[in-house]
Amino acid sequence: MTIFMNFVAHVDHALDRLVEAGTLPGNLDRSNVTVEPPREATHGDLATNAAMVLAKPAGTNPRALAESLAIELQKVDGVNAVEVVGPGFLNLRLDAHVWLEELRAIGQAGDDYGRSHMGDGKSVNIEYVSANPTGPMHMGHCRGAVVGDALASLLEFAGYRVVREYYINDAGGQVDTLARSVHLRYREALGEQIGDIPDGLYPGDYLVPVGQRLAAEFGDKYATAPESQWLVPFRKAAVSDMMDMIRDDLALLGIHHNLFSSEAELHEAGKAEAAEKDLRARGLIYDGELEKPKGKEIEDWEPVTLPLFRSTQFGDDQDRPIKKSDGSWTYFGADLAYHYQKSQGVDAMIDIWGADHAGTVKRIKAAVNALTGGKVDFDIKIVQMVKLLRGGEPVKMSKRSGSFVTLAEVVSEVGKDVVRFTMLTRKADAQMDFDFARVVEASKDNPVFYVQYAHARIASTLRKAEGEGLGVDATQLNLLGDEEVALIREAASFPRIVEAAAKAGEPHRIAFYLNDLAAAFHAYWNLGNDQPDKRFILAHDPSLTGARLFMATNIGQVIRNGLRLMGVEAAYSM
RNA sequence: GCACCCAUAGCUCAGCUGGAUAGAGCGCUGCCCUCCGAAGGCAGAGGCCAGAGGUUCGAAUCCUCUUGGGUGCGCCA
Repeated sequence: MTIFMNFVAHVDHALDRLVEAGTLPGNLDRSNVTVEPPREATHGDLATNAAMVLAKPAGTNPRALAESLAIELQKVDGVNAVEVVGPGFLNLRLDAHVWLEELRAIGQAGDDYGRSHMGDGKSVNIEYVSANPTGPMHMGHCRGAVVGDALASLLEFAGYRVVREYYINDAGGQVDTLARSVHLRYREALGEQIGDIPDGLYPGDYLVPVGQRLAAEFGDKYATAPESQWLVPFRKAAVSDMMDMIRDDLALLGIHHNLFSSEAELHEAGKAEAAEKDLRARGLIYDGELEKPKGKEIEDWEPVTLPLFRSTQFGDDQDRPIKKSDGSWTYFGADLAYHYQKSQGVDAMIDIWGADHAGTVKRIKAAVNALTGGKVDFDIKIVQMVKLLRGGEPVKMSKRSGSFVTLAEVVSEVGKDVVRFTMLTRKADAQMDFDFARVVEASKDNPVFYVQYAHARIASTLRKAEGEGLGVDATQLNLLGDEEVALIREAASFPRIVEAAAKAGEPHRIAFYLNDLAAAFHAYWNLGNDQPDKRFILAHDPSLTGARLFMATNIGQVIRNGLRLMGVEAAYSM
């Protein structure tokens, strides 16, 4: 129970009593009633809009309703004052002990402070990364990986049962290309001169060891054999090696999926046919001709009859094929089947996609909702592009040579924590810059550092106090004053932030919150510059020192809890 | 041509799903180390929330249109 939840309940009870007294009708919708800290600290500790929201449906005026509600709230334990302001806001001022109790609550809950039951044990499948298994992870995958993983942690903390899934696109044309590229490296490993890698094949060096491994395994058995003999085994081997590589890359970021599903297996199991049959039965798939795409000149356009999904019913500009003319599945068709299968046995699904797929969101959502009958919440989060800079200049990437900026390179240069934190300092649907020079800067305009610094300061203060024979002491928290209560109030909003962030699916809010909390801590700390009696460690006053250290300990706890959701380690010294 | 995303201080961005006088960092101006970490803090200047309508007690936030930027658009993945 947090302060905010308590007071939501108190306001609710107060409203109940007004109903009993006949002041309010009993059937009002209270879902818009909020209890939150006001933006202006001078407005008190908590504010509620209850009177304004309920006045109209109750047929009364907001100020009058607010006055009656104020009388009820005045009776609540811990409420020091209630004032009615503006159009009908109710501002509550709480006794300091309410906040001090919350501070104890942080200490008691420890790593679990902020954990919520909001999710009610519902299961959520989050699919993220899902990079094609044709090479190592590059920076284009990074943001989606971090956002997806942080969102997963956040939802877990908010009481959902979370499955972290990676969907392996191992059935399309690109894995055949991979197999051919690997075959070339295989021949190279057998001593053949292969020269330049032909256009259309993957040129990256990372395929060299795969070729060597296959050479060791098969000898020259497939060196001159027709493709039909080696394509399948080479494809399997190559995909498997690529996935090992990708798993290693993800591990560098501290990301571990607990489900890897394969598109190829999906097809083998006949899931795609099942989805098609289902959609045909509902009239959402029909055989028809594709229109020529607009806005592009296509010379060799030939109309063909294909099974089409009626995506125009859902706002798309044309119906989309689920199968190609050779009978194989399109990506869209396969994706439909994939989501159809995934939707069985979960309450909600979230996909994290790159911005380059944004154009297909509408149709896949529509199709999946049709398939599940709307019983499974399905959301797609679009993660916008990251521009890589170095000192303000764009980092050049040459795709032709296969030398893109890999995730592993970036992590080894700036570290996992910097990458993860930085990726979460923008909301996902806004583009962001990632400047190698700036993200490692040790100054307050770098939030990674700023938050870590606050935590390290707390840790070093505790060490220093210990060295002076002083320790944490929670017996006289009433010695803490207004400045401390202001800081505690900031820390106490963590549970609210967690719930709001989880509800919105926006893990970046944790990053911004931690930045605010760190700022409040640094500001408090600096009081000690001008006023020596505001410092944490006061040799002449062990009781006050103990109370402040208790507070510091628990501010640190909240920072750690927030960082953990982001997958970032807390620093104990810098 | 169409779809989606974005537009908030000079710059980079928040804004708690509709609340009170719109916030933070950088940059600019002026302060604070005999002091637990100044790798920090305090104060000031800086805004027609792209524009125009609408919805209501109340709009940066929701709806419509306009403008300006980004991304995508063959049976690719």
